[in-house]
Amino acid sequence: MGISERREREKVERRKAILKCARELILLNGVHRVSMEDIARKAELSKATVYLYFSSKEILFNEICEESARSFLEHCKPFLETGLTGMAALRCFWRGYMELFGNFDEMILTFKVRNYLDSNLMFLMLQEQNKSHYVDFILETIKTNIDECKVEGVFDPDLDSAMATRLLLSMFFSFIEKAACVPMDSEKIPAIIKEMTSSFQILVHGFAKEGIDRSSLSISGA
Amino acid sequence: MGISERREREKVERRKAILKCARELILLNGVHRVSMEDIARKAELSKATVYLYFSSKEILFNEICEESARSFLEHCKPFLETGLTGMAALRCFWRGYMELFGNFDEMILTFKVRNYLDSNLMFLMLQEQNKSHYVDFILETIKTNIDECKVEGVFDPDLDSAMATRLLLSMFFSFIEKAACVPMDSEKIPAIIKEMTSSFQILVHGFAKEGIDRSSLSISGA
Amino acid sequence: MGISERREREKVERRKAILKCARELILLNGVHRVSMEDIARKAELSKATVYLYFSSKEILFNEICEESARSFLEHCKPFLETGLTGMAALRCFWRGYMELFGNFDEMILTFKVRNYLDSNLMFLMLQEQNKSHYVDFILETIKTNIDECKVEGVFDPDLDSAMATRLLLSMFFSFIEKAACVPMDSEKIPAIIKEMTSSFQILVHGFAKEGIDRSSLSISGA
Amino acid sequence: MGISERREREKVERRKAILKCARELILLNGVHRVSMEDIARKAELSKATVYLYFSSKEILFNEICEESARSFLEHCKPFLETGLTGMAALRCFWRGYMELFGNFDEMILTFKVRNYLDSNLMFLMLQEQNKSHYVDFILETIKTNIDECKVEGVFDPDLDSAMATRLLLSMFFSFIEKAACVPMDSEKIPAIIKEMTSSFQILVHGFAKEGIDRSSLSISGA
DNA sequence: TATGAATGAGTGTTCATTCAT
DNA sequence: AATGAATGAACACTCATTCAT
Repeated sequence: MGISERREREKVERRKAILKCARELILLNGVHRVSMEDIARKAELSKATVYLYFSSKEILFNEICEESARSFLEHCKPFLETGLTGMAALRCFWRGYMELFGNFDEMILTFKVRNYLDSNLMFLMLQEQNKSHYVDFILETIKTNIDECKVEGVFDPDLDSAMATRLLLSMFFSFIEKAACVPMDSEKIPAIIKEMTSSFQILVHGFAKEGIDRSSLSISGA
Repeated sequence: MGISERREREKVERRKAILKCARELILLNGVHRVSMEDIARKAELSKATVYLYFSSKEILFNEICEESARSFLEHCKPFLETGLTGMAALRCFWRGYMELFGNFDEMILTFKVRNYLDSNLMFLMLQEQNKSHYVDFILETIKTNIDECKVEGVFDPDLDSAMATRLLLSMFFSFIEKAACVPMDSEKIPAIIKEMTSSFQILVHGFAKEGIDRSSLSISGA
Repeated sequence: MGISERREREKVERRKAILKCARELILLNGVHRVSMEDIARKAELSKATVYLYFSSKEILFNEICEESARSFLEHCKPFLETGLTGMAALRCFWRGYMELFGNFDEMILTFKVRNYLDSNLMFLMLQEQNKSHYVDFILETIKTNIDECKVEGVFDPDLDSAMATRLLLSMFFSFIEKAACVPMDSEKIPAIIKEMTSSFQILVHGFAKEGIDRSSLSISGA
Repeated sequence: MGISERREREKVERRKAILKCARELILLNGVHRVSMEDIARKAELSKATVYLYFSSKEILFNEICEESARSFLEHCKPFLETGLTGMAALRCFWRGYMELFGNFDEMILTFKVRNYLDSNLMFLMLQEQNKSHYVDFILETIKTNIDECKVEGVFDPDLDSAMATRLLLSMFFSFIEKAACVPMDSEKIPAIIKEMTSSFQILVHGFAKEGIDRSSLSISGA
């Protein structure tokens, strides 16, 4: 009883440990420079043992990806499920994103690893259907908020909300990529966050209906 | 002498031929799927000969990168050096970009190859000093135009022009990456161009001073 | 006692279960494509447990082999131990073989698995002493019948009965190998059986004394 | 000139050397126990070099196979192309086979290696069409001779010549397999040859029309 | 007794790079 | 100057076997 429970726990932990090592290596060296050998060595296991937990490199990497996307979503959800105005929802989403941002890892892993697997990711703004439903969900939620803003007369009624979503996401992604290259504990992070905020604000201004008072478009306000 | 001159010329041309083959292969198959073997075969040379001209794969790829950046700049310069208003200059810059864009090659090579080499590229808007001074020059030119727009009262006087430049560039880059994943002869290219144009227009609206009439901000107008 | 007896019985049965699973997998996938992992999984045991019963793959496979030969013999014995004429005995032997043949399994396992183990099997007609005394017994019985036929004036008195035996067996073996490659449920089996019968008949004709009336050599007659 | 010729010659020889090593290893250890590593080591080359000459294990093995079949055919052709009676042709074919037999290698490699590649070889008597046209050619030639013998009234008019061919071939094959297990320099070879001859003779007797005088069926006579 | 977990030694294959000629 | 030939180190993946519990 106790024994089998402990076994199960250890197994789960070993899995996690392998994933953790893989994640660290990916963040450190880039997806393309991580081999199963490397992962095994870092986890202080034999390659065969790693294969015991993940039956292929693709499966391992995919799991990293999904897990990160899930974790990002988990974090954002609370900010998104309320019945706010579109602009307020966007603000909340932004806040959630910002909070998570101190540690970019989830985003990097989500997007970079998937890109490695599909070598098709970036596209996510072109393709109708994505392989990962988490990514779809993120896109969908943002799009809904943008549409809401149009309805509320805040955003340009001619704005293509799908396109605007993609533009937003590509901006976020771009920052993530940049951040991925900077050591995580860098003192530059506040600068990045500041720049992201400004960029997001600019995009929102760009989305706005002509003549709208910018005070109602602020993303940082309450 | 004539002989040694001809030798020199031939040498230069062979270098170019190798670079050309490498470029084509990269565009065709993606950076990760091009081997020295492939390049040599396409250039109808032996691998060893390729190594005679480029002492490593990294050096070869780096040169492709630099050359593409240079060529992109060459193309854009004429549009930028005139004494136009900031907004007109941006429009011209945009037009130059668009013209080149029908065939993204330079951009793809510039950014994707560098990304492959450094897996560190994206940062280019954060680092003070870039490895490639061409990229620096592009940034500088755009920034100057944005400043001009501020002076002319078209853009928000509080806009951080360096940041705005980086934002623009990252958007461009983002599209390049997307494009790089789509087969080059794709019928999707017009859609990408349309989306890019909209995106650029949104950014310009976002850069604008509050209350400015949007007709003066059009990027596609004369 | 009762307990230890039951334990013993269970142990024997588990052994059998493992062997059964291994046999089925071999027949299904071919000797080379069966791993200890597969066997364990099919037997719903851990690999380690399988090793408890069979200290190596070789030993397990060897046992399959022996067991199949034994079982084949068991089946044939009744047809061979009577006091018939040589030709009648051969006919009976043939009938026994044919009966078993609808399901080649024993033969396939006997010969194919041994072949996998030794890659030395076919030899069985050259070596003085075989590793499996079952095979020896089969050979011996057939040889006795052939000698009988010689004595009865049906077969060529100069016929080397040992050699004739080996020839017969190699023909049988050849068919087994063919059959082993065809999916077991194949509609080709009747064709194989027909061809085997013709072949056996030809051999018997070849064994016959010159001038003997072929009607007395028929293998399919009563 | 001289140089490039020598180079070419060396290359051809290296190819041959690799093939030779592979053949020896196959004959020594059995097809399944030969790895590219082994071959490279035996050839005193790196694995990568072996891949320079043969782009995959399958291609290397296939070449061994084809080459052996070709060589066997080359050897037999002269004996088969004359305008002899069917029985004389069979005798000649037999003689050719016997001559080659002192060194079974060709046959072993032809059949065993193909079997490894297809794991389907043995069937060659069941399938209509073979992958190797050399094997087809061998079968066709023998069948023609058997038909000839039927026409000439020597063989049983009811004999299915295709089946008889398969029977003959499976007998030959059987001996090849046996021989493959005996060390090649064995003093047992004469015994094998004697046994093969007897076996072939028995088959011919079995093929014969009832009542035919056996003196005309001798395979060893002039 | 039974097993989950671990692994060493391979498997075929690829590729940037070197070197003798 | 040019190259054919060679290779070491890597790659993802597999499997018979062992061992602590």
